Amino acid sequence: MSNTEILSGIVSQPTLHRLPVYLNYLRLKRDLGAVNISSTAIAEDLRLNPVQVRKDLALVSNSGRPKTGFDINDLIDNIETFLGYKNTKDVVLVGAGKLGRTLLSYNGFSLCGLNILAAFDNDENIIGTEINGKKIFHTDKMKDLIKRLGVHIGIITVTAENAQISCDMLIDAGILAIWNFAPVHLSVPENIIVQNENLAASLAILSNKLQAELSNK
Amino acid sequence: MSNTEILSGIVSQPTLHRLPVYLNYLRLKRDLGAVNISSTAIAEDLRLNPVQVRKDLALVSNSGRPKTGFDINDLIDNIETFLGYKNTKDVVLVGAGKLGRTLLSYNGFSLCGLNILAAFDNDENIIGTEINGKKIFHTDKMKDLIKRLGVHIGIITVTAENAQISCDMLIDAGILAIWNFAPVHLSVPENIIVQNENLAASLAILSNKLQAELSNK
DNA sequence: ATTATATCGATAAATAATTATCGATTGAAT
DNA sequence: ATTCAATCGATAATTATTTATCGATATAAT
Repeated sequence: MSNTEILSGIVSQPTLHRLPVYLNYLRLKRDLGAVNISSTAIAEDLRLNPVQVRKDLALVSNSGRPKTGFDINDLIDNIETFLGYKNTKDVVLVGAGKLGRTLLSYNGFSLCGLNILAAFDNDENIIGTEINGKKIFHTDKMKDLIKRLGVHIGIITVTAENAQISCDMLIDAGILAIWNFAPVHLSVPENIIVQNENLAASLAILSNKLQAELSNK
Repeated sequence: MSNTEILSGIVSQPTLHRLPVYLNYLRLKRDLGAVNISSTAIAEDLRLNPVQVRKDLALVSNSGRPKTGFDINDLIDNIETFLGYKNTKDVVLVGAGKLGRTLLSYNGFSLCGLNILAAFDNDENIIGTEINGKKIFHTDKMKDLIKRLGVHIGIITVTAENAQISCDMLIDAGILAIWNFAPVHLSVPENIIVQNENLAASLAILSNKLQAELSNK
């Protein structure tokens, strides 16, 4: 039983949100030559509470030492392992429009262990073409290909109107988890995991904070 | 003093995340012909707790009626107003790479009251060109243009390496809030608002849930 | 007209998350 | 060698968020 398996499910959402933030920060620090770092320093730079940082890090690492802090390389390694960045996750993508093509050409996903194997679309003009080495297939081929490849994760980058049908097709093909970039709520069976990438929510938070800031002055 | 101003700052982050979700759902329902909807029904479809839905909606609306529920159109209007979707927010974008161009060509932002006025980049090959009617300027022009346009929000879609310098330039130009798509933590003065669009965090949550699901079986 | 029921909105209870406190430990300075 | 300061990790207190309960009310059915 791997570390990830033991610990999965017991971590809070807020913590899961912060871990990748720590990771970015730590990589930056490492690249600047730092070897050790304290939770206090992380908290200060990231504007977080030091106890919170320590608690988060305690979940993934036990290399913290009084007076010294954490070994940066160890910590990075611990977080990457914990988040499953080290074992590659194969995925497929549905919808090779602008956003879909952007994701297909983005190479940064490999840093998170994400590997987009192929894409699906209905547009005959692009079927058969490749983007960043990833071939685009007709959605007809979805079920067959997903089953053969043994993929569990699907990315949805189709329009709002087509999202539910694409979702249904993915589930029918055996997909267990969906990363949804379409601005709609997908209705799925109990056991299927949906993670919504919610640009509108993010924007709402930003403009709410800005509004608060402006009305304080 | 507007409704948004009065209420800004007192809404919890989780609620602010859910409101756009309700909005998507309600628009869908409206398009399917629904006129009224109850918090119970929303909760069921969205897999939320009905009391939570009622509490969230109580923040933005007072049109709920026993036995009938909410008038969908009113509710949509209330949420849009509350989230500030009705008053247009002008923004500029820095970094007209793949992601930047995708955002520039996305027309869905207008639904949230977001209007991208212009973009900045350093690549001489694209400076002067237009994407979706939005002109790309050299970053030299940033300060002057932002001041003249009176823009308060900037979107960062440059690479991780260039994010901090772009951020500094935006702040120097007078930007108050930054929507950051680069996978790094930006360090900013106290009064500047940063909202990070964190794909890695989203992915981490997805794969954590999937891991938990798989190890339960 | 009366009754039954679905729903709201308010209040209370329970749970989750954050922040504060404190003793223990390590490494550096005297 | 001893003292001092920084830090960790654990526990406790606080705060935020979610969930449960309940009375009031509007609509529909009898």
